[in-house]
Amino acid sequence: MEVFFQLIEDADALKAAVGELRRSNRIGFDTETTELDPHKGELRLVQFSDARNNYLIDLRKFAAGGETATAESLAPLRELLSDASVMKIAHNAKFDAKWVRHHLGCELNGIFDTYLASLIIAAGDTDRRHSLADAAQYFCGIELDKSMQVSDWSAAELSRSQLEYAARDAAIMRQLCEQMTERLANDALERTAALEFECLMPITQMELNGFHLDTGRWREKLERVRAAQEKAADELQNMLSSGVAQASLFGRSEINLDSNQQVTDALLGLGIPVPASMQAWQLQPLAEQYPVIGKLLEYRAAAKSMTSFGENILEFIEPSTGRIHADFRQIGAPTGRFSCSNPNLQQIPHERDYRRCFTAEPGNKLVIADYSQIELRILAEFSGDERFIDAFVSGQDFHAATASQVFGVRPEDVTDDQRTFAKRLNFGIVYGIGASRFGLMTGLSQSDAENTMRRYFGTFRRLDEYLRSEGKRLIEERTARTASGRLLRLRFDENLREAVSSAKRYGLNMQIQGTSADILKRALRLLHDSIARTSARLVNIVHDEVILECAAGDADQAAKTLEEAMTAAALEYLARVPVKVDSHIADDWTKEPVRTQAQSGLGG
DNA sequence: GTGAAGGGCCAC
DNA sequence: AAACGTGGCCCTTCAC
Repeated sequence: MEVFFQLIEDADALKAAVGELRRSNRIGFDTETTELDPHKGELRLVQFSDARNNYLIDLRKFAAGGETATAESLAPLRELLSDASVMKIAHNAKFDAKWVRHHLGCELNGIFDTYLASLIIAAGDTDRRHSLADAAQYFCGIELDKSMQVSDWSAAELSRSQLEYAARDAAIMRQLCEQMTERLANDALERTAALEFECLMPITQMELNGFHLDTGRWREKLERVRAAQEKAADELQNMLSSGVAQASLFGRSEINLDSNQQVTDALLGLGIPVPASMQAWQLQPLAEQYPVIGKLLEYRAAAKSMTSFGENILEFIEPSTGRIHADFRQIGAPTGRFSCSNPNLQQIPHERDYRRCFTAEPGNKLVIADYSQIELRILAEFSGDERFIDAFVSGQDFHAATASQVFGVRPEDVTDDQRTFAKRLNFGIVYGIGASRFGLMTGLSQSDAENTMRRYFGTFRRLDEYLRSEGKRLIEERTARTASGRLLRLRFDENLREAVSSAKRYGLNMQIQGTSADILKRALRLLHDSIARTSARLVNIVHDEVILECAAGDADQAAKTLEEAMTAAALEYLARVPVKVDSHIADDWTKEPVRTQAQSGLGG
């Protein structure tokens, strides 16, 4: 296939091309780079495509004229990229937006992302793939050859086939967008798509901002854990081998403590009744009777810390910024939740010793805000249950308020046990908890657990009714939707009872969890706009929590701005239930300032 | 040697 | 009557 293109290598040609492109309301957009990380490589090519032509801008040709001249000659390009009224269609636009922001110094606005659109349209179908080649095949029936993607984009002169490849990728975008727009409309997914597209630049900026890690503090903690792990490992080896002393005449027998198979054999040798599952919550009850079980749990905790939250995290620090730039997947789960990796900043242990390592740089502060009980508020809104809503409207401790209603006592007379039962149920309801699981976590017998749940649903009648009727609808229609309209198609075998109830739990939870994600994404857009000309920078998000870093003097204002954005976003989706956002200003990612350095080890 | 699957555990 | 949802990362085990 012959692909036409125009190579742009000087300021006049660029100006003319941009003038042409501006006559289109939708243009295909792509970039080619010499590396995957914008901190490391060069932005080599920028490609645009309209109905008539494909333009390839070789940025290396613009770099020759000195910085001021380069900036001036590239001005039309920057204006085009940041102009939200010109739609730029790109696949995984976050990638291109990062390079544009970092190397050209402007935002990418007016995005239609065919990668995100593909995910939104797939509606949770995990069989579908979402690369550009997959999308081109699925939506347009076109076979794309991606072999040039990994070619040498740093070559002095790009080859004909490289240029044709680059032009073709941009050219296909408009076609793809047309097909996807129709599909989005057919499934009423336009609002979700707009929400995702508008969230792209905030996430791009957050990845570029990075989160600062105090390596000194991290290493100190690491050494304490290392010592604890070595001690626990040594003691555990001794305890396990004592039961099988005859196995080795030359000291104790070494077993792999990370192998559950070997550990189980050793425990059985000691005459310990080992549960089928070796999970901590199963082993915990045995720890009192068998010290070796307690030691195993101690070892496991230290080993987990060492491997998941040890030296490896330090390797993610980008030398040029001294910060961690994790990867955030905007649609990380079919619910619409984010996922995060390399490293996962959403699973840093809550323990103070870890969180205090994530800091504001000198002269800065962190502003930390989170939604209070956002998922339960969403459930209250969906169900329309007056008493459930009242527990939020009253503004008092939600779990105590629900306990008061469930157990029919005055709020001040709620016992700790009653509050704990209510709290566990409140959280469990969102996941579709059953009586047996509730009993296991509270220590209630099966029948007591059932009675307590009956009491709970007897109190919140509309909530019960909502969960039943909505569950029924989910199974009949096989679709779940969040407040923004995000869609999940449920696939299950209606002949299998467990498959049906599992689909019910999945769908009900998706609507709540996904609406929470909708709200966060909307908040990030509002925030992005309102902090644009301030010192505040987005540095991390954890599902219902947002963390900014800003100049110390701006912290009060940033906290106010952040609270306003988060509140306004939630109010776009919640009509009856009040929203609560808690925020505070700190030097690190902890609630209160650290007074003295903790000297104790792991404890125990 | 490499990769998938499964167990376990961190977060919300 | 009802066996709690979403991720990522590390390790071992096992098949190729």
